[in-house]
Amino acid sequence: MSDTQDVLFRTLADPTRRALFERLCREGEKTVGALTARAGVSQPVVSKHLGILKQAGLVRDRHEGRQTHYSAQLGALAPLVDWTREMAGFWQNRFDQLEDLLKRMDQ
Amino acid sequence: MSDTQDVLFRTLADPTRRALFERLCREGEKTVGALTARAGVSQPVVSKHLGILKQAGLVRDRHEGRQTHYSAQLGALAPLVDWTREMAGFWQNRFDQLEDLLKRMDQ
DNA sequence: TCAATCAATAGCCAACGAGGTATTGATTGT
DNA sequence: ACAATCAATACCTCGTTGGCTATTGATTGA
Repeated sequence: MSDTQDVLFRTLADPTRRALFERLCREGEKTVGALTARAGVSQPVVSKHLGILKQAGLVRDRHEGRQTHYSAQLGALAPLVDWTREMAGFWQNRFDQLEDLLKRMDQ
Repeated sequence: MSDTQDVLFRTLADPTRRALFERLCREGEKTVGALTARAGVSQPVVSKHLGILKQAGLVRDRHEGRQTHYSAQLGALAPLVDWTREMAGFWQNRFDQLEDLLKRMDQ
């Protein structure tokens, strides 16, 4: 239900956008032009995706003259990690309960 | 680029679908009827979402008479966990490189 | 056997979103 | 001052998809 998770999932669901984020994680700060060169889509589309990534908190931008440098903000992935941990936790609890039940049945 | 991650992100991007998966994680196995009762959408929609979750490997179904029981398959989240770890790893490496660079500059 | 219930499928529609091109704004270099 | 470059915005189009209702198939109970 938490809205931050929703934003993250929706933002990372698009392959082009996720690829951009991955490149920024792998290769560090890059300009829009550099990203566009290998993105497979036009520059305006890249800018749009970067804008969405920025809104989601997944990237930062830094202006230097007429070019804009983008970099990954890895901390923004925390809610996603938390979510998976939470799901795993629920599963674990239910598994423990089952284990307890089986133990009690065993006696 | 790995396609399994793509399927997971796309599947979990929808709030209704993610809510269904969350309920199955929290509360364990449930019938379609039970899920529909609190899903806020119609039964056919729930069935459709469950079908998509099943295709993604996130849930299993078990038929019992005229009702179908669904349960979460938590292992299917592994690629997602791997992906976040990978992204974190890239970031860490680049941070280490920066650290090294700063150390060398310091001498 | 017939009615009722449960889940899945079919068919439809409206909204969203990712892509494109054209343009604007801003900065650099000549 | 002017041309060129870089990134963002505006605007449009088309495909995808999430929602609905109606229906079908299957199973249970009377």
